[in-house]
Amino acid sequence: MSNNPTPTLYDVSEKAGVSTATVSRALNFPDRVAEKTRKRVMDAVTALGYSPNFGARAMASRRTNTIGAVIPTMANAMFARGLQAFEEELRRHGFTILVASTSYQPNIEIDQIRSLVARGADGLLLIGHHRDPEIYDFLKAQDVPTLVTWAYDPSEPRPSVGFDNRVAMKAMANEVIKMGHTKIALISGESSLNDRADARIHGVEDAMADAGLDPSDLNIHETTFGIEEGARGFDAVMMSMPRPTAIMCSADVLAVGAMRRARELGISVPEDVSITGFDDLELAQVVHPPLTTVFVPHAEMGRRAGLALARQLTDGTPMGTTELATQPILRGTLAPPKDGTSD
Amino acid sequence: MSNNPTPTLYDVSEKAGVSTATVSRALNFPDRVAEKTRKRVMDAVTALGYSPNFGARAMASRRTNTIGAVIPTMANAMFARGLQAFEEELRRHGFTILVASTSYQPNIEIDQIRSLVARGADGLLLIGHHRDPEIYDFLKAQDVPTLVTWAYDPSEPRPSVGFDNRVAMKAMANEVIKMGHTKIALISGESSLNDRADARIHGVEDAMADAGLDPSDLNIHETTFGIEEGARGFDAVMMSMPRPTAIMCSADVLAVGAMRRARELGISVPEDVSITGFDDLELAQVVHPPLTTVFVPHAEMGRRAGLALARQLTDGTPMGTTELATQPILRGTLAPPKDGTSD
DNA sequence: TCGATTCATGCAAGCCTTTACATTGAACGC
DNA sequence: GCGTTCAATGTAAAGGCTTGCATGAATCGA
Repeated sequence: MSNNPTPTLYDVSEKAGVSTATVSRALNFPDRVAEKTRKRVMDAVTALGYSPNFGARAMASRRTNTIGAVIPTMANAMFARGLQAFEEELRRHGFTILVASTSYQPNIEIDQIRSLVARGADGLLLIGHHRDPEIYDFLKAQDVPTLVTWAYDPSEPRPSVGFDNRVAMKAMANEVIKMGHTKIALISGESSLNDRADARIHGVEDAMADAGLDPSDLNIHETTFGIEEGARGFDAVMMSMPRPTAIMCSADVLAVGAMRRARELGISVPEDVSITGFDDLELAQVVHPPLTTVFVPHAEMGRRAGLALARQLTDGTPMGTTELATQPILRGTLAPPKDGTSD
Repeated sequence: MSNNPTPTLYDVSEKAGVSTATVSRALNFPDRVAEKTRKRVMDAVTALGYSPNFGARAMASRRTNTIGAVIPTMANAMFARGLQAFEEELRRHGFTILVASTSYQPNIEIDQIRSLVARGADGLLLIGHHRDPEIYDFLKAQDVPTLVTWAYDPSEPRPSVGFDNRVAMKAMANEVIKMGHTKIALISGESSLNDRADARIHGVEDAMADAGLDPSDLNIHETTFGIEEGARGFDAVMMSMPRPTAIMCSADVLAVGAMRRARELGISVPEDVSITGFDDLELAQVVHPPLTTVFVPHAEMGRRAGLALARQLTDGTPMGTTELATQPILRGTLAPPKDGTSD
């Protein structure tokens, strides 16, 4: 057995007794090569254990069939379902996806985007619209089709497939208010780093305003997304005055953290305080009582995003902007406020 | 503003009035270039918005500073914490990581590994030892340092950093048995696709044998990892005879699914049936009662794996095999079996 | 002041594929 | 039997970067 440091196209061509061009064609356009030749080539390929050098291929063809997805975090399941559907759809169309995460840091996001582009991503999936305009300029200059998801905002010029975070959260807030709550707290993601979180805050405020409540009474606690953070957020908002009777959370992970903390403190949900979430992860139904939350069609969103990008990259079909519907799911953590607390 | 389709090294070199070699050096070995020149180059780089073509760079240098991680799934948080620590450690050493998932399908794993190697991964992180030996041959032939994690088995020849799944699960089973349980069921991952799941099964059997119970009485239900699957697994094992008094699960996600189902059926945990998990995810503490489970030092494991790989790739320090300790964490879901059920 | 070092830089080959274009040979129509 | 097509294959350039080697300038020691 000879020492065989990474066989190249050339090695294959020699072994098969053809030119490198033919090998390349046999691999990429099997029908543009005679049956017999193809077989000879394939045999050589397997015999040698050849696998094409990605960099070289990318350089020569100016195409990678790779799509980059830049998400804020992999640490919780928030993006998992959507991403998985995205990946599956794209795989079906012959694309591979590269995932990068940013920890919600704008500068890391920039690095990740540049890195993905340098790696030859043919297209990009981004979460939310808001980011340094320079990035969009860069992407346009590099001619990388970019699709925004997890958000829908018709006033934005870029194509997107997502939902209206503000409207979605407003609908949930409407339910909370309808239940009789007036002292509402919100445990939210960092609005400055996260336009979805920001939109959700506005959603709650919208609902309050519509109901004749003063939006400035909304007690907002901003934090990063996580179960532990939800627990700490619970402490923070429960200590503030007036004590809220309903705590809305802009993510399920925050909500279950809050619920955990409530139990630790002997505060019962929803009797003593109502809690709502956002996302409708599986998580929402393993807690008790099951979490009232906003359903988001993650899988559908991922699938459609994948399809749009695939079409754009193969047919050139331009990507449009499509809105997906969300819906408040009433389960066990939302109930009317206790009486006697009314001022 | 001229139309500037992706500036190259050459463009930069012209603008800076130096050769491409100098630009390359200015970028990669800043101290091997005169201060003034470097500044001129850097200015040109930013003016042009240059960013190096990854494929070309990889091809020329035969190095990518990229490490691939192939994990079974991103769908649940099982690998998230470990992976994040891995990524952070490696980033600190100047490496980028590429994550690919396999859905526990051996053939997908092969594809992913090949793809990562073709993409030029300088090193690889794999979960568990067990896979087609051909893969290891391939990796050796391609000269890609590979580290196994999430498992520790001194009988395996490959370097690894992980824990002994069998011993870890045995320790948990010991607690269950010590509590008085004899009718034990196990909701497990697919042992044929997952050597960790297999080892955990053996761990329970070991404990039973040690306690004088017949290991063949262990009621095993194999499924894929997921909350929903845990719920279905609960149904399955509770319907079998004899009805178990303790249900061990080889993952927390399975356990919380089982707990959810128990509540839906009005079966209380741990009064009617005990349930244990494995992993000690945050999830384990948001359910009620909090889940008795096996603590696994995910973050530590990821960090060490990252360090080992980084060392190997920079210094050439060979990667060893290191074992990490796990520990049963007794919380609320394990209690003695109800009396009267004893046959 | 002059040869020997050292430092900064340039030259050009090489990395592995794809692909436009050229070539070959066979099949075909007349 | 001959010119024409067409399918199959080959040739060679291009793609963007790194790096061994060569070169020239500056520095140093005596």
